[in-house]
Amino acid sequence: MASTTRQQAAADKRRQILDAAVRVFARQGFHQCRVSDIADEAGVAYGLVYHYFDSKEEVLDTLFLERWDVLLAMIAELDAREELSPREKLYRIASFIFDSYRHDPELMKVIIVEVTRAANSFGLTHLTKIQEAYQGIARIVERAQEEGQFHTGVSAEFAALAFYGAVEQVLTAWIFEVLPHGEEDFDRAKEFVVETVCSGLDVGRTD
Amino acid sequence: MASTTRQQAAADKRRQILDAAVRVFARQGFHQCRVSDIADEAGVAYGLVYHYFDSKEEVLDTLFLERWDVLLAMIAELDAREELSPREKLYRIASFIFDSYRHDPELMKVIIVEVTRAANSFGLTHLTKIQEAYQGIARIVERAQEEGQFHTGVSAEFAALAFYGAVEQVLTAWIFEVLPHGEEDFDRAKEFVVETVCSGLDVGRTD
Amino acid sequence: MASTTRQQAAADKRRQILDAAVRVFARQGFHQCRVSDIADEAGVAYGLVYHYFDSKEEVLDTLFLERWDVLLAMIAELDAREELSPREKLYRIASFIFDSYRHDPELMKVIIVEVTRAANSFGLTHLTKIQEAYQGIARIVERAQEEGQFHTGVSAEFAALAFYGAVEQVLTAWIFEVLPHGEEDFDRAKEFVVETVCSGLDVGRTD
Amino acid sequence: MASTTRQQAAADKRRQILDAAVRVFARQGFHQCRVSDIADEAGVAYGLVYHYFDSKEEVLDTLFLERWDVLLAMIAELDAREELSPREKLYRIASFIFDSYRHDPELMKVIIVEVTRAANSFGLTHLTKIQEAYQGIARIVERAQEEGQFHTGVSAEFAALAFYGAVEQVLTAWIFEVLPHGEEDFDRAKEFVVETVCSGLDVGRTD
DNA sequence: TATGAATGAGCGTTCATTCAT
DNA sequence: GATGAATGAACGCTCATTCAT
Repeated sequence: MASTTRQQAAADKRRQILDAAVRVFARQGFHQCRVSDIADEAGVAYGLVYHYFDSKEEVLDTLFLERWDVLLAMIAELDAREELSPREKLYRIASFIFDSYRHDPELMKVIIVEVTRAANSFGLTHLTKIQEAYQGIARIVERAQEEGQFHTGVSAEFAALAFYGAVEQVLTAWIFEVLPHGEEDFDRAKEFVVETVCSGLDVGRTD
Repeated sequence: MASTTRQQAAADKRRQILDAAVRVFARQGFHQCRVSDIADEAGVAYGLVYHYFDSKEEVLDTLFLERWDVLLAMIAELDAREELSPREKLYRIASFIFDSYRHDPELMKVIIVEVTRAANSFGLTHLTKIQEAYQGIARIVERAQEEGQFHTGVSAEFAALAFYGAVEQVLTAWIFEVLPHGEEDFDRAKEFVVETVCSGLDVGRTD
Repeated sequence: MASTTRQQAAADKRRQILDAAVRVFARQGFHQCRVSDIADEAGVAYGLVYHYFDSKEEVLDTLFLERWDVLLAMIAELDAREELSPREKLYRIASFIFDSYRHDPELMKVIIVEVTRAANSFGLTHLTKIQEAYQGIARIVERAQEEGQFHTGVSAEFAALAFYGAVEQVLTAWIFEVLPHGEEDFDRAKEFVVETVCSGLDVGRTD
Repeated sequence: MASTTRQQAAADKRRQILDAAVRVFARQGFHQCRVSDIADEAGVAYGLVYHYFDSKEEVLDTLFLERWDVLLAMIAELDAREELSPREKLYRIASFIFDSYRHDPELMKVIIVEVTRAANSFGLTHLTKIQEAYQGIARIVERAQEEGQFHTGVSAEFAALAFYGAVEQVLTAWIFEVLPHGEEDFDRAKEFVVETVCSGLDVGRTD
């Protein structure tokens, strides 16, 4: 029992550090902050960060993987849901990502800015994980093509990149306040991205 | 005449340094390389880099702006071409960007990786310039909506982000060799991105 | 207790660095030495200097202020001692300064050479502190004039400068070994400077 | 004739550079300015500074020696003037120095700040020259002692240091605007310094 | 578990000086 | 004489990481 409590306390400290890291990374950027900034924000001595993590990088890796794995699981699960239309599936992926930002904008900012867009550093480290998302989306598109719901004029792989690229670009625009992001904008964005990718901008089909 | 030659020689050295910087930035990344790496690659003395540029950052800024301004001019010019369909305009923008990569993949890698995707550093520095591209594209979409060629179910601003995001995501995939990029892939990509954004993935309209 | 020991050890290291800096600054001069010279002399790692001080400049500032504040306190205290003649007060100031040199010639060399005479760098930084000394001396002269012990043919402000200038010039001469500085010279210098400033060089009065 | 003119033009350029250097050294300090600052101020290409001078240091050396040699000659000449009282001789030395400042405050600032007070750099380089001034003054005092005009309670060498120290301290105070320096202050200072050193501050003798 | 003192490699930048023209 | 491009050595400071307590 005492042991359990102690383990719990340790887990709490670890969580405390991770949460502080999100705030610091979001505010200053990974490279612009020092390990001591994270420790200060968490209210712990900075040697403790090294007790729970091997390095500053591992802190970011942890934050990224915790969240990204949820996304991957969600995409995989969607892929299996035969009753949903492909449009609905893409809508749910966009929803998941945009809602993640709505609920924890700092964490998503860190993931996007410091990992998925950081092509020369963490983007490279986590390339495989990031690709898994593209591949999951591509599988959904591919299946839709096989079932005749999406045409085959565009390769599934490519379509996945376009879809994900559109989503990430919108997130980036929010992060840097280039695009307004009030409550209603989140839901509008979901519609827009799916509308664009599924129906296109041309007149005719969607009216 | 002697003066002209001297000036020419100086301009050449400056160009030599810029070209070397492209190679070094592409190979090692901006933050991972030292100024001496650039000087070595250019075959000039360390200090000469500082004779022509105020800082390492200014070297990157110069590379980015040289190329980005061509893109902006090109978008502005397209916007005015009334005889072109919006689809054709978007096609030409994608062409310009993809061909830029085809002709100078190292430079485009630097611009994408170190500037437009580097949200926390140079992406922020050049935010305004980058936005100008989005705005130029948005103007094209807006005009197409006004003229009834694009439907108004998606805001022009948003459509521009989606289009640019798709393009950049494809470039990033090439840069990191996540997507094959033989000669034929470049032209296919142009078609795909325009097809996706203009006609959508749904069956029906485009067949 | 353990904590006290740790704090003590830290304070010792800080002192070690300050003491080493005195030797290095005295030997090589502030600008001619590198931070690594200080660290080497102190037998600590390079970075530790920056753990205790923000910059190389702060090391010198600390050395200067530590000692100069003692001088200022001493002058202020003398000013209040009504039973002492002004000549005695000036004698004690000269004594204090010359004895400081006798007991720690390296520290005084650093203070004089790198701060009070370094008119373009640290002398400017610490101008106010240095002036406080002049003003303290001037107050002593002024009081002596008010009480009829010093004549008013010379302004107190000016007299203070002349007195301090004479003292500093003698110190400088010692520092550069332009003037002999055996044990007996220190006491002789005290007499001389006070004799010169109080009685003057003219024959008549002092015989 | 043409040759003379050409030599003259060259001499003018050299002078132009020296005069510019005075302004730049006075404004920014020797170490805080670049050779190109001097060239810019003189309106010449900065390679030209190296045509006329071997180094940046030589420029300062030249400025110092040009003026200091006049001072030394003047002191030597005074020493021989048997008809003048020692007080009058000291007065003339103080006059010469203070008037030098009155007529060319920038040059004197450079000489005092960058050379005579710069104990660790140029003060050391020119130590012998600077000492010659002390020795010249000391010779005047010594002669006055031998002739019974000054008492022997203070060594001549020491008296010279005290006198020169007082003069330099007053100059320094003017340079850094610690002491007012209107036109009337220059003449008052001459009186004060001689009064202090010759008659002393004590009441009695001078009234 | 928790602390923070201690370590030291790494790099951008400055600028006096040289030299080809 | 005059120019300014070219050279390259030198150094203060940062900060991730280690480790004794």
